[in-house]
Amino acid sequence: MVITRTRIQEKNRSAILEAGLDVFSQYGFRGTTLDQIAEAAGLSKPNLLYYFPSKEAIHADLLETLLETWLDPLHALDDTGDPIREILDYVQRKLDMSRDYPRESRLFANEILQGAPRIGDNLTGELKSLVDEKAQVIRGWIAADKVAPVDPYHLIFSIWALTQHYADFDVQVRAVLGGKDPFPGAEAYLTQLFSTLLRP
Amino acid sequence: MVITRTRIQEKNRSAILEAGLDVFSQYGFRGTTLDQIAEAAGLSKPNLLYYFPSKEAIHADLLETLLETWLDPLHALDDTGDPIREILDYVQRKLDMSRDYPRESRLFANEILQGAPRIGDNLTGELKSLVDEKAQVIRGWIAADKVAPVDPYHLIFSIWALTQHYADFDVQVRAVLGGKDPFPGAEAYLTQLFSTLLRP
DNA sequence: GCGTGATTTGACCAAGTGGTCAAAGCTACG
DNA sequence: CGTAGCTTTGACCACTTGGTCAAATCACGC
Repeated sequence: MVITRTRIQEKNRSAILEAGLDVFSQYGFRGTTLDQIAEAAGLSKPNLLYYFPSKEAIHADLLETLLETWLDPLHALDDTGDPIREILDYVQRKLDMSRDYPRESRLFANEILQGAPRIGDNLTGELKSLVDEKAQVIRGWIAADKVAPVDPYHLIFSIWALTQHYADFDVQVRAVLGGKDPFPGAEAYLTQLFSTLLRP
Repeated sequence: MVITRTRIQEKNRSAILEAGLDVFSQYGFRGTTLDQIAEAAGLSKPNLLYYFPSKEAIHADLLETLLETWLDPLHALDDTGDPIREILDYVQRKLDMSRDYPRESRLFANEILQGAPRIGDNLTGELKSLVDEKAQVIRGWIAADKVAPVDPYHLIFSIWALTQHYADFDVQVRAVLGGKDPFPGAEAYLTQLFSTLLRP
């Protein structure tokens, strides 16, 4: 079943999603109002609801796209590649996402902070099994002496924490650095950190 | 000017702050309602407002106490102590806080995610100068060859990110671990990580 | 046990909320 | 053109929100 859309629909739907991402990522689901989204999208509130049936629906649409984008970099971790290179590349991809898609990172952070009411199933399902799979890959590398022995789950958590921090806590990071762009420094530091940690 | 309070005032004020911490840390400022706080505190809404002049005031009170607690562990970093021991102790204190005060961590995370509208000044003032000071201490240790050469700012960011992650992303971490308590593993992993990173 | 000040609350309010709807305006296509 | 269907909106609604207030209730020292 292919959904056909006119140019106007295409344009307005994406304007709404763009505006929704802006507002939801800052205030969370409950802290966001339809008026805010409408204003940011340059549409009237009833017009918003012509394109999406409810506030929920806008949020759900955003979360769905997000989850895909979010898991992609981990999917790309290749068990046949060079182990340390693979992990460092994964770190790099995640850091790039924090730089290029900070709002998506904050939308996700908001959802998790609130106890993941809308994506809890994805966490215990899709996400868990993907992480389990990649943890096995890393265990294999450790057994083959290609990577220093570390807990693969906490290794993955640490990659998430360290990269997403630069998107989620952006204001704090910039406040401490006096407004300087943190990403060049972050890239160097994280490369150093994971290189020394993982060298067998 | 000492504020005297009756036992009832003491009890109700702390019940309100406790309830506020619960709700604000989950839904953020705008996503939280007075009714929710009142319900959680076991008081009527007008009674809440007998003890605090507004929703803002409850939130502000919480943030103030929080900021103090939050900076304490970094204050305790002692430039006359053993460098690597000092840093590892700091990591441990921050991890303990994530385990013992996860709601405070989430309240802080919510505030930063929203762009720190209420504590921006503390970030560019108090926090920045404290971090600047401790960064200098770390630079001294590096110059004296006591600690491997790393960017001290990103080192501090990484300690924040790695420890707070276990409070802020608790549901995600536990989902991936199948519900297991992450803290024992986290402690071992973080000790290993920072030991190998900082060994000169 | 009593009076006074501290505490509690039901009723209320104006503003804001998510959402509806009928009518108006617009656009593409014959 | 003209019109059928897509798009837009002003007016509206029921409900929730933060906050007020006067009156009722309570606690405690005398």
